[in-house]
Amino acid sequence: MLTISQLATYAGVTVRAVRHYHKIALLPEPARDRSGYRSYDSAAVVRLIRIRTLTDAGVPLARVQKLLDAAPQEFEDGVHDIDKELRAEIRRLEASRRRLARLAAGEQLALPQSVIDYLDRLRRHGVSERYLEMERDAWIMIAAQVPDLIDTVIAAKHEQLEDPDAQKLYSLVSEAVDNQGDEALLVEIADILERLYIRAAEAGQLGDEPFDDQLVKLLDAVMLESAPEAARLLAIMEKRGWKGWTRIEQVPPPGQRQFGSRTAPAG
Amino acid sequence: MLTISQLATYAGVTVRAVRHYHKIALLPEPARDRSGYRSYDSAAVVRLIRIRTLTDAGVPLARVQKLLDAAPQEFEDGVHDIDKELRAEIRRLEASRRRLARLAAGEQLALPQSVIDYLDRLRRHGVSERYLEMERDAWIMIAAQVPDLIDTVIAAKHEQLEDPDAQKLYSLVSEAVDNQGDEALLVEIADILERLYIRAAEAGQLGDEPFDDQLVKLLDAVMLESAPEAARLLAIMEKRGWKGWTRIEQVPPPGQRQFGSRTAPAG
DNA sequence: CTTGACCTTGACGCAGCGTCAACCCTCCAT
DNA sequence: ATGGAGGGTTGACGCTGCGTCAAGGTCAAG
Repeated sequence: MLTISQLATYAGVTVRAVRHYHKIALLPEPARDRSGYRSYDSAAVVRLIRIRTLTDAGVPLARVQKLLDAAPQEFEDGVHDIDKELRAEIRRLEASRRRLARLAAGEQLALPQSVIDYLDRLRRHGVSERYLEMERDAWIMIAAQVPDLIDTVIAAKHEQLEDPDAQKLYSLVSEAVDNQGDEALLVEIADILERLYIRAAEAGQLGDEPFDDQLVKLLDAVMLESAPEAARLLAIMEKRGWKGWTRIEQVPPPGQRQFGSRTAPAG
Repeated sequence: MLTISQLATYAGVTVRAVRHYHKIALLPEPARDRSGYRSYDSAAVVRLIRIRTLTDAGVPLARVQKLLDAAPQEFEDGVHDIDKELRAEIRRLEASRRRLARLAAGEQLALPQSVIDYLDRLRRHGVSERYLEMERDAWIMIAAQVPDLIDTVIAAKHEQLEDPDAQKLYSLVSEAVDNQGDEALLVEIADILERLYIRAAEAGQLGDEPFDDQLVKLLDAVMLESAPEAARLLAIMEKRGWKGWTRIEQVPPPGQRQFGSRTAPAG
């Protein structure tokens, strides 16, 4: 006859755990000796070891209960299921290891690969790190809000970058971010923007972006938040008759097609 | 600016988890918009994704806290430690899978291999399953109480089994267990026992077992518990002048060496 | 007879959220 | 303007699987 600590030690669990199993009726309360001590037989050892084997595998006690009290066939099926779950868990942990490695390497876990590639392209075009950080943060927000659209948006961005004027634009914007308050630079940027807009208007593509109102609003807002210069630039452009940012409209010269009119950037 | 559910969804956690992280100051409370809603920026996304990467790896939140607020070098070291722990956990789960397979196969996880081998040997000698179960249960109790002695005890048992009389003994005992209450059988067993004892006494080995008092007591007790016949047999042997069981003493014929005298089996 | 290592029950504590409850905000269609 | 859907807010209790006191009673040994 075993005492509780002999039982627990041999089965490799704590005394506290054994008492817990009694309380939830997972292990039957054994007879007591004359001083009130619990006195265990070999059946208790066998059952407790089975319990431990299952809990070690991460099986919750309620499920252990059902399993141990089930018919042999159900038991075997249940164990088979658990084994499958264990295999899945192992795979999960291995994936977790890979993510950890990326985390330690300082990689951008917050962004999809397409965005990372796009930022790398900007970097190769000579865009400054300061501006890249702003871009990155903006893309994080966009990806978080409209994750399924992100690849479409990025694809459009890549296409824009084919234009040499667009490339010039980015290097100037990057410069503007680094030399804050340089009004002349903003004007230069505005000039390029206008050229691009006019060309788009002539091609009949002005306001032709594929995005819905929500995304347009978002992109504008993110843009305005990320840099103080953005608001100044927008003001300059509006003086020249261009309104909006993600979705451009030409204001004073009449006879142009008009699109949605709620493009005013949200505070 | 993100709402809490946008943040949570994109980072792959629940809204409840995010609020929990705020409560324990793992993720800083962001500013609120005019209606009291939390409004998150990209830094929150980055931090939350880092949190999730670590918690997915099984790191407790308190440790995540320390890690994220540590210097880059400490962070990298910490992540490396976690990776080591992950590898260990994966190995543990693989070991668990192997034990589960044995459990499903109905193997005796409660007994060391040496005992299983010994029981197999008894089975090959023709011992009945009924008796084998009793033996097995007894060995479970013994192994649970004195796990480090079990291999020594088993080795001695194997040696005993070399004697043809001992083999005969086991088959008779097995028979006695199957035909309970057969007094003649018990007498026959007693005869063999006596022959073995006398031979041991002549070789000067009586009472020479290597066990301490506690184990002697245990083995006697287990023996008496496991079968009602045992007590009858002990009585017969005592009438013939033999006392004890695991450790034998010869009582009436004087001039024999005497060993410990506390061999009376405990109730 | 004391000491130390057991045993007993009972109760609270812990992580990491899940899950109400009860209420407020915003937007859209009616 | 109204009502309902689908967000958000705080607060509090629930869950698992025990760890960890607390406040004793018991047993074997010196």
